[in-house]
Amino acid sequence: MTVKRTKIKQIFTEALVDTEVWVQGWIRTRRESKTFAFLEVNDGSTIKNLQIIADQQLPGYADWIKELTTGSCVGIKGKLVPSQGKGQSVEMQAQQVEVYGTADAETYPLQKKGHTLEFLREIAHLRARTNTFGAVYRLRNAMAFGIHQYFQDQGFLYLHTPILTGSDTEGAGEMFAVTTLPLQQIPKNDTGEIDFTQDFFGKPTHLTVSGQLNGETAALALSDIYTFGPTFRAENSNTTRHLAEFWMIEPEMAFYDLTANMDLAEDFLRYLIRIALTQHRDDLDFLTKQYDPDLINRLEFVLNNPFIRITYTEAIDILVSSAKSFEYPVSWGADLQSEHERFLVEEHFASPVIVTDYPKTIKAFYMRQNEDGKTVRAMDILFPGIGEIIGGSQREERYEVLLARIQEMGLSEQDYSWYLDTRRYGSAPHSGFGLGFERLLLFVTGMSNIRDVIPFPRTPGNADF
RNA sequence: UCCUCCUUAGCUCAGUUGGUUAGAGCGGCUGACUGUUAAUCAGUAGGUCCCUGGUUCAAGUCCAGGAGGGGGAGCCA
Repeated sequence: MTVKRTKIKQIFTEALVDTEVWVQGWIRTRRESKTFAFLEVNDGSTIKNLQIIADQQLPGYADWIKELTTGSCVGIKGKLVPSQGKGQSVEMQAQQVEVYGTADAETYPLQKKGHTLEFLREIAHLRARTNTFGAVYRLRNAMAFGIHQYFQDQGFLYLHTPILTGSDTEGAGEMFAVTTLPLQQIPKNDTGEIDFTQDFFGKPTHLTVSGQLNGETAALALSDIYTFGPTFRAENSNTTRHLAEFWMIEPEMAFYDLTANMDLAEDFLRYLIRIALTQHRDDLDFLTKQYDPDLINRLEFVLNNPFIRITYTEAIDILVSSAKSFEYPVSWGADLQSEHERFLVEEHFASPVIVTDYPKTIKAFYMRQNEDGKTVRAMDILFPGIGEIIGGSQREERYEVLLARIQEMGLSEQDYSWYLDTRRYGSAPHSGFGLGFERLLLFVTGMSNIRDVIPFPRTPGNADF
C-alpha cells in the first residue's frame, strides 16, 4: 500500500469527504448484514471510531470478513462519504482491506460489552484498547505535555534530579533499597552489620522519594526550575490514591514567598484543567457520561473559582465549631485527618481549599518558620475526592534556623552539609511544591482509583506486566 | 499494616432450612435480515462453584487455614 495513512482524528476534524484515505487500526465491532457489513475501527488518535461499510462484492470479502472480529488489526483503503445513518457525519466505503493480525473471538478478553475496571486491571496489557483507557491515556499525555508547556512558557528550567539517591533521611516515606550486594550472602562487617562499603556506591542507596532538595540547589542559581519524573515510596499503602511508583512535578522558585507559591500552584492547575476542557472534550464527555456525571461541572467550577485559603489554625476553629462529630478528635497540633479534610473541602466550603501555616511539629524540617515560633509556611491544596493534591512550602532560607531545626529533629548535619551550603552561600528566600501527577489525573479524568490512571500500576504485592 | 466485604460459565451476577442433572443476562458460535450504532430475531455450545483440609449419608451452601481482589483507615503526592 503506497497511500499515506490518515489518522482517524483527522477524518473527523478536516474536510476529507469525497477523498480516498488509508486508515490503520483495530476493529472494535462488526455488524453483519446479508450483503455487507459495518465495521468500526479505532486507532487511538481519538475516542471516535470510524464506521466503514464493507460490501460483499469486494475482492476476498468472504475470506477477510470472518477475520475482522473485535480486537483484530487492519488497514483499510476507501472513500470517505457523508453518512446515511445517524450517529456520525462521515463514514468510509471500503475498497481494499488488509488484515495484519487476527483476534480469536473465543479467547480475546475484550468483548462488545461493558467490563469492570477491576477486570480490566487484570489485563492491563490490553486495556488501552478500551474507550475508557484510551481517553485516560490521551488525557495523561495532554497533561504531561501541558506541564512542560506551562513551565517553559514561564521561563522555568526543566531539571533532572537523581533517581538513585544516597540520602536516606529525607523523611518523605519508606524507601526502596538499591543494591548490587549478593542477597544470598550479604557481606557483614566486624560488628555484624551489613558491609555497605562493598556495595556499588559504597553506602546504602535508595530510589528517590523526592527531588526537592536537589531542585532547591538549582533554583538557588537558575531562579525557577521544575522536575517531572518517577518517584518511589515503599509504604505498605493500599488505597485508591497511593502507588509505589508514581510521577511527581516539583517546581522550585527563588524569590517566591508562600503567597506567590500558592498563586503559581493555582494558576498552574487551572492552566492544565483548561487544556483538558478545551482540547480533550470528546474524552471528557465520554468519562462524564460513563463514570462521573459531575466531572465536567467540577472541572469548570475549579477553572472559574479561586481556591479558599485558610490557615491551619482557622481550619481547626471551623472543625471545632462545626456540629459534626468526627471519629478522630480535632485539636490544635494534631494533623488533619481525611475526614477533617473532606469536611472542609466537600461540605463546609464545597471548593478546593489551601490550608497554610501548619504546626512545625507535623511538617518537614526544611519549611520556613513563622515569627510565632510554632508554625511553618506550609501549604496543602486539598481537592474534593482526592485529598491532598499538592503539598508545598516556603523553604527555610536562614542558615542558623535551618541548622537548629536539623539538630532539633535529630537529623545528621553531616548528611545535609551540601544542602546547608546553599544557605551558607548566597541564600535566598524561595518556595516550591510537589504535585502528584496521578492525583491530578484522578481529578481530571474522574476516575476513582489511582491504578486506573497509570498504564502499569505498581502497588504492594503487584508489579505485573 | 488494621477494619470490612467479595471470589459460581469468557464477562456481570442469581443459587432457598445442606438434598437428584448448578441457572440467567451479556459475549462466542450457527442461521435469518439491504443502513446498522453495545443492531435485531431464532437456535446452540460453554463449569476445577478460588485453593487445601474438616464436619456430614450428602457441601456451591457449614467450619478452619491459605491465596487473590474491592472499599475504608493510617502514611502521603
